[in-house]
Amino acid sequence: MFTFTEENYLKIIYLKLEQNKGQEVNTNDLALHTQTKAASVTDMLKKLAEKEVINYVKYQGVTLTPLGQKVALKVIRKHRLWEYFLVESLGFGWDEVHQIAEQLEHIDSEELTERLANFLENPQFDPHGDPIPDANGVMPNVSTRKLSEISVGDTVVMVGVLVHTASFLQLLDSNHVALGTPIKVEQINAFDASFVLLINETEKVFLSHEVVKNVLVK
Amino acid sequence: MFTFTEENYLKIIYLKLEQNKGQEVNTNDLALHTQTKAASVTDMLKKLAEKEVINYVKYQGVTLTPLGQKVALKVIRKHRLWEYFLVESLGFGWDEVHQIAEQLEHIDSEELTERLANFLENPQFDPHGDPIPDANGVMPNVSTRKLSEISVGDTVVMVGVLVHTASFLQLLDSNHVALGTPIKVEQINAFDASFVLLINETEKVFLSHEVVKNVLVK
DNA sequence: ATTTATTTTTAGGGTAGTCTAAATTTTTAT
DNA sequence: ATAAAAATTTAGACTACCCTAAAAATAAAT
Repeated sequence: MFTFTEENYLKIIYLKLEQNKGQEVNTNDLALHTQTKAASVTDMLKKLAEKEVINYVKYQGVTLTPLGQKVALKVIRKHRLWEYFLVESLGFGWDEVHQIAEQLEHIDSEELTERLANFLENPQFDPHGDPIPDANGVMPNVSTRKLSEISVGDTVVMVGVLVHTASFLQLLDSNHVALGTPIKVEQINAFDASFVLLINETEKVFLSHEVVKNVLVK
Repeated sequence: MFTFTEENYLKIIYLKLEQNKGQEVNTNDLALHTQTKAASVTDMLKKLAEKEVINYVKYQGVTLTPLGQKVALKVIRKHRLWEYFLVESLGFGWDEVHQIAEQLEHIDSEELTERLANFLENPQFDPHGDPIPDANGVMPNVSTRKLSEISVGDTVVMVGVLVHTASFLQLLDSNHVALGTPIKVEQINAFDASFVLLINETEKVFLSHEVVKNVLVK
């Protein structure tokens, strides 16, 4: 039905739309995320519009049609289930699984996806705290804030990240910040908006604003 | 390094060479197995010869170079490990896994392959009894005979199949012939070379010559 | 030994996805 | 309001893989 490449575009558009709060996604953004050039993106957008999975108005960016969303959510479900498998069953680190899941997400078998989900006991969140849509494309409920928005004195729990690069995840690792870790905001430095935190009720940790604005808490 | 399609050709050539006892594989055979036309095969053979993974003499068929064998064995290792996972971990039937493993065998990550093997406790044989090469491409030792070659009165154990189609595997299922099943040859009918067997020491089963010549025993 | 049949290769062409360079449209800045 | 900058699209071309039809080589049959 959809090629590897088409699925990729739809997934990226979905995630970018989410980040944009529904605002149209532009060509250059897509070129960045697909590791191609803007001209190639335009070609593909025409093809996707033809297949009625995106709403595309020349020069005005794209959104997904309901069908496009459905396809994207299936790919995202597979990606996140496989990441869960790689970390929980095979013992990979959360900073090592992205590349592999990028391949596994395109394996075409509903039966496999559902058996895998069942084997993993239907996880609701992947190893980065990202929600896993169910077989019908419904995302679990989540209401999170950025760590950067928490006030001094408040205690929260780490539940996700907004950046998935290995270097970012490794930085969190080396500061013992993981999913489920309790975090108390001890101090916010006015000068650079950096945070002083108490991790696991015991360990003092310093994180830059660039870091805390990409950590999600509850 | 090698595309999905190139890997497929190398895998098919390897398996066909095995079946041919080293005899060159011909173009038409490959066209059959790759579901393409002979002209397409010729194109690909030129490309593979260029990459020095096959020995190709026009009109004389192909064999694999050592590099080609190495690549083929890696694909076969992945295919068979994934089949084992699908059956043993996810509960698929042995007649349902081929298509899915055809996709999974091309996932590119040595780390994943070795972690998967470890997770599965380094199986030596896949759900069809086919040997799984180790990380160095070494196949486990096997010496099997076809059930069709067993004499009346002898008792053997079912250890593999030469045909992997769903209909063949389902026929074995319905006759309770599975890996490890003890089989006693009770009678061979001279007229059509069909076999009367005692399965699991209790059940009498009739199999045509076409079936018994594709069942491997030890 | 030569004709016939079979197998394989060549020639020319198509689609998916990518590219660079040039043209066009939109946005930003004066 | 218009010029400059930025973003996007078009034009033309490339690679990987596949195709059909025709030509060439090999194998089989008289």
